[in-house]
Amino acid sequence: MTSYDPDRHGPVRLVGPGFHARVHALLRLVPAGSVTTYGDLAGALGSRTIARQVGFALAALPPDSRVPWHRVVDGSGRLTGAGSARAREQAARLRAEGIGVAGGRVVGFAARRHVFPAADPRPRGAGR
DNA sequence: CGGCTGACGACCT
DNA sequence: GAGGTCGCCAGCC
Repeated sequence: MTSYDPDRHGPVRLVGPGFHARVHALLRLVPAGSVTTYGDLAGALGSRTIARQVGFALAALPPDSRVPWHRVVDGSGRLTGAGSARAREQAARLRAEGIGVAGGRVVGFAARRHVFPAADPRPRGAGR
């Protein structure tokens, strides 16, 4: 009880088989010079509560994937895993696209934040 | 077929 | 501002 039974109530679940590929596809829509966040990707997929799941999805990306994973930063505009080789490469790639990175954080993050087309009209209090 | 891996966000104190 | 807790896993070895 108290547990939602998708087998009875329906696909209430936003995540599911293929969720991973969905994240990758969505991320590929982000143009160079722009950045997005795990939360924004999650929100575009239905709910921000799955932000962590989005992170897991990116973690599973193959090294040769053409998904611009480096354009994904956290909600504060900071690169995750600061200090790690991954974060350093991310910073290098962002700079290569003209995006400044200082202190492990994207310079002018808010202005470079990409906006995904709203797939579902959701009552949002005038943007954060 | 079982077990491990792995990149956040919101809220509370 | 900082620290801790809880919250929809799927994919690969």
